Amino acid sequence: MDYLNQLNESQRNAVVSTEGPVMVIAGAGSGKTRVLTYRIAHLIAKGVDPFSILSLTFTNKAAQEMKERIGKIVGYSDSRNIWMGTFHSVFARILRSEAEKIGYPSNFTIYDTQDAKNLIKTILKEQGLDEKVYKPGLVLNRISTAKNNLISPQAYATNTTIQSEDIQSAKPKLGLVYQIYSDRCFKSGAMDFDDLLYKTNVLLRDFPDVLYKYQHRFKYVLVDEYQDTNFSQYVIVKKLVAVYQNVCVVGDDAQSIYAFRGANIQNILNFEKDYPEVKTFKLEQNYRSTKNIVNAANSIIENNKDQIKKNVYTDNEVGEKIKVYKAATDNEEGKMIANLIYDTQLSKQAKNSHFAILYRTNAQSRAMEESLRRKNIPYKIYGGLSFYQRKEVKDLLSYFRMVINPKDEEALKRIINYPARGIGNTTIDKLTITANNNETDIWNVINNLNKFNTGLNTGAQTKIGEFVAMISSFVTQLKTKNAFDLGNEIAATSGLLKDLYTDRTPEGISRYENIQELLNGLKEFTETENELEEDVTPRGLAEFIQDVALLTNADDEKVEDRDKVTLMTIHSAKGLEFPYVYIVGLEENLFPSQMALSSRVDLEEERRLFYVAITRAEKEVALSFASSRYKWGNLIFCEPSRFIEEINEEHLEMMFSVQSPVLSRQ
DNA sequence: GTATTATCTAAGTCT
DNA sequence: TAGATAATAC
Repeated sequence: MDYLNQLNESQRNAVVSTEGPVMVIAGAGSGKTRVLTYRIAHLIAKGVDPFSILSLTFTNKAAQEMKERIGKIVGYSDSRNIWMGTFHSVFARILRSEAEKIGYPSNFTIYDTQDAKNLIKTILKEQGLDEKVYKPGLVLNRISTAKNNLISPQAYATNTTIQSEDIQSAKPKLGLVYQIYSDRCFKSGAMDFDDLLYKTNVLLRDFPDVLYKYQHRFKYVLVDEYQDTNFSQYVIVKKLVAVYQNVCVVGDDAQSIYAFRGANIQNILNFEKDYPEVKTFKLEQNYRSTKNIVNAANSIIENNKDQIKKNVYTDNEVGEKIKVYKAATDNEEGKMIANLIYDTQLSKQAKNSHFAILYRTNAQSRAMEESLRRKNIPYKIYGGLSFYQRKEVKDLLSYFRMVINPKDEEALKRIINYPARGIGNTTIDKLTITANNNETDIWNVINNLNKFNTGLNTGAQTKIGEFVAMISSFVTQLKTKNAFDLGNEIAATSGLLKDLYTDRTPEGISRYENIQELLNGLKEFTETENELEEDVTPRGLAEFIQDVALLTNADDEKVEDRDKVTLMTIHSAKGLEFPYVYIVGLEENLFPSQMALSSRVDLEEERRLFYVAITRAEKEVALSFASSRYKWGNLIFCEPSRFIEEINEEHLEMMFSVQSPVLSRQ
């Protein structure tokens, strides 16, 4: 057990206290991942069955890396059997195997945000509600919040507080929309992201045998980034560990940055109340960053009222001060950062992968991207429009989805007339109305056209018949063909490939290439063996599509991306570290975001976000702001962020001479 | 029913 | 600025 010698005392205590509830409060860079990794390895070394360990991580990539490291210690045959992944992916897997109990097919579709918004738009139209009042994004947020707090549509409609809020905001029909939205998802055999947690709760609540099974299966449960769990996740964990109480949560209240998505810091603050027997360990020594960085970060977080007091310190060298740069415009800022990276690479002999540019919003990436490209510095961008969200990719994926689950209404609507086959909006509207009137799904209607009174002419009926025949033939091939072969077949037979090929504009060519890339991905997927079981059947399309919706920003890294400068939002950077970090766009109304200025709670979350950004750095941090920036095509003027002032000035070095009204106060 | 053009409006963060 | 939707012509 010589791995125990690689830990400091509090880390070691957190690792070897395997029984009963444990909470680890881990400051930034204090070796949290190391503790989790060794704790699991230690459990296995002690003889715990890997199948009885459940470890919930923040990204699937983190899970992958952790498995790898555990494998190195205890062997891969054991490490591969640990249940490990994000809340969403682990419980999606469990839901698939228990789906019939709650009336869902095991091949249910996972709706992404776009699908969900489209469905909401459809419902708003049907109900004659104004999209300008009921903004789809806001409606979805409202539904999401309800689900994350385990409020059913029925409870929503009868809850007086919620009802008066909705009447106050002139949206009294929100409850109805929520109800219809849930029904429609159910009829389509679809769950959205929040459903994966919500339906897990329903399953564990209504089926004691299922609860019993998983309570006894998962004898040891570990939760990373516990400060970012919401109520729905909290209840799942609480139920699962109720029997053995071997629960270990790791987190840092100072790094809680997901309140907007329902995360509740109280989960960490109340842990000691929920589990009176809890053993709490604090990891306060930072191994990642220089003294300047650690102390600067501490001086920021001191401005927050809500926090667990801790003393994060480091024995590392003092290091360089944090440099602050000013640029005239957002584009100038990009150029300046690219130049700084270029110079630092030369002077410090640093690799591209040692650099990260972090920003508050995805829209800021463009100026950075452009200047890096001009200087021939290789970079990779996380987030923004992911590969799988591009129109052409989503179109082909929608074919896949529909072949696996023909009831998937959003997929059907995307592809029934793409490529154009003469089934227009009027026809689709008639089909939707028929489906609604008969309380069924559109697939059932078009698959049994003669049984329903759709009012369609024979021409439209013939075209629909051809579409149904095509999808049905794909469905038949699902059992015999592997993912790659069937994927190719669908791309060709549907006419999608041909449609894209005829478009010879640069955008058209790029769309065609994206489809090729997706098919290549399918090929690779098909050729990779099944990781878990001794299953030797070829991997099919269903398996492929299951994972796609749940890939996080950090998950789809390619091998050729290894040595590149990283561009990402601060949110995505959570849990990562880089020697040189550039935090850009430090301006009022951008960071902190304009929307966070009105309440202390929101502002404190922005501040924690800034804390997270700075603590990503090992050696050097640079901050920058621009005096003007384009927003919606207009030039707006900007003031430096208040966060710059909040850093203790002994850790700062201003790299510009012009007196700015805000900074001169220092 | 389809293709092209004009107009609008949205960029806050993620699963 | 750019993607999404509405309006228009075919």
